[in-house]
Amino acid sequence: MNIFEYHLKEIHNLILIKKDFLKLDKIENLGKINLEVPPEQFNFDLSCNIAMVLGTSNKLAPKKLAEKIRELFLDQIKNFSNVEIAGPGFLNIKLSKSALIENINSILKNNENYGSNKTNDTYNIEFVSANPTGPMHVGHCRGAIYGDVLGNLLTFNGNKVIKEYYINDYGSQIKNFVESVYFRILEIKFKKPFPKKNNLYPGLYIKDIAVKILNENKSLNFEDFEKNFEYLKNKSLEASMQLIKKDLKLLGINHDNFFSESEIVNKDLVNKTVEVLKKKKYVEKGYLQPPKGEKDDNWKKVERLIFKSTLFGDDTDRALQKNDGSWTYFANDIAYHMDKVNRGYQNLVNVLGADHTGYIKRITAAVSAISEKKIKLNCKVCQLVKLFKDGKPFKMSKRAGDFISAQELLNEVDKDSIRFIMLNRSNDVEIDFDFDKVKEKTKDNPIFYVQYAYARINSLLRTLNTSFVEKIELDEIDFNLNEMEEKIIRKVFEWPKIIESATKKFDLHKIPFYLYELSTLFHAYWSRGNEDKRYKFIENEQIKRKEILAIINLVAIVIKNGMGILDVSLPKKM
RNA sequence: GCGCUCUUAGCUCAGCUGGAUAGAGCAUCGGUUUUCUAAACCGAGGGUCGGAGGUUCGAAUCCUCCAGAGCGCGCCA
Repeated sequence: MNIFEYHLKEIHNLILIKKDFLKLDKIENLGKINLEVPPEQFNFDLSCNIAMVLGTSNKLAPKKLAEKIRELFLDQIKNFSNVEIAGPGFLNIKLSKSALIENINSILKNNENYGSNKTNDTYNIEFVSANPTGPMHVGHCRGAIYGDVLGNLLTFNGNKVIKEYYINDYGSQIKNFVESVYFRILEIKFKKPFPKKNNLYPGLYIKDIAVKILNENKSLNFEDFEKNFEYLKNKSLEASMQLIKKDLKLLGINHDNFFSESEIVNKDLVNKTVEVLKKKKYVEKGYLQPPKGEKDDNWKKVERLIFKSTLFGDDTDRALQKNDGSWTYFANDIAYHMDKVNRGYQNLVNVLGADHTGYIKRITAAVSAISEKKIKLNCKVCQLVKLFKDGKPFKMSKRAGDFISAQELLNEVDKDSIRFIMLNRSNDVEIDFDFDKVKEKTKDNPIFYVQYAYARINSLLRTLNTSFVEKIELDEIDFNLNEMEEKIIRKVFEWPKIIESATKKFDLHKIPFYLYELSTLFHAYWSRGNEDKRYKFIENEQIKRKEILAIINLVAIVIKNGMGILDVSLPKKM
């Protein structure tokens, strides 16, 4: 429990006991009462809106009520050493020295767990799931890193997390892909020109795969595509999954489970799933309306099995069968999600690219239907990564083959920088990724700033010839913080709140933003010694005050925990 | 036509379960180094929070409408 939670609970209890003293008729909206970090200029530790919340529901002037609550706080809560009323009725609170010391030591003791909000759920996070038709591109990297770090964050909070990759190794795209490999083989072996059909993948990596297959099997007669299809498919898929796994590894991402679409088909899971849904009357035979968007020449009015996703909030019902009666991608995907539900996770999360936004309603509907609304599928969308090269926008397309691959990016920029940059923005907004700019290894990169703060702390510890400190004997009488130290301590105290809010809505960008702010405070604290020698931390290889030792250890703990969640390295020396 | 996301300083973005004088970085201008790491720090200027209504004691934040940008809108995957 952090200081905000702890004291909020204390305040709740106090209000209930002292209801009459405060002349309150109604105690409602307790959930609206918050303990927050006050704006910096106020120089207080905590800020509470209680007088405004209770004032509204009891028709009392917030400021007058605040005055009474202030008395109560000072009288009854021993950790509060000063309380002042500000603005429309906020109560700004200073913590007592003993409370500060106690909290400092509790953080040092918690160490690598500091900030964790203990919950105990199970999560399945599906992410990347790039088609196995070639290497990953820059856009995939964003979702990959987001999913990976989301998993880390949930694990940090004590949950059990499975990171899963769904391999779409079935269907017409795969056929196009294998055909592309086939034509490249013909090109290499028989000098037949690669056809200019727009369903083929023109990327050069296809040639590499073709060469690999040729080298592995020199005797095979490749002249008949249909005859060799299964062999070519297996080899090609294997090759492209190898490419993808290699990219993932270079980005520092490890999935726990790779689940293949063809497994769904082979095990006939779709029929089983559809039978279940039929019994519940969520799947029925019927006709669909023509699509509302662009005209589709292939559209035919044929009776087929339909999932009634409108029952679960979708805009229209969805086809499970194609014209020829075979299953749609969606049908397979429902079966896959059925499997996930059956595996017993309490929470399902899908991380998707922006181009799959339109898919969310139907798959969420499907999970509701499968689980009788017991399991909610949470879909998070990562917006586009817009590439700029030579000052011009750079379009990515797997088919065109002119995308920038993860590999090319990794050749220029290290994995830590890519991870940090991809996360240093809300998933809801596009990222302008200036290829040339990111290539420059300059101080512009915020990751260096955080790493540098950590390196500076380690430099101090080296000078002091000490390592991490687990307990500091701070004497309440001597204990004194200057204004800068108070700011840092408050920032450190805020860490569990950051984790809490980042977890709540999966807002991962809050972590790098926070780490940057904390580093700013630390660099300022450090630099004071440059301006004025009295503020140097060390004298004759001894720390000047115990408070300094406490602060550098606290900052180190938080940076380490934060960067640990991001899985970005922290050099001790730079 | 419909759905999702976005619109905040010159640029890139935080802030959104309603609260205090709307914050950072970059860029611009001006300072700091015989050092515990200057890859750093300090200071200055810079705003009609896309527009219009509404709810409220109080709106960048919630609701409605409008405008602009992006992504989607198969029986592709």
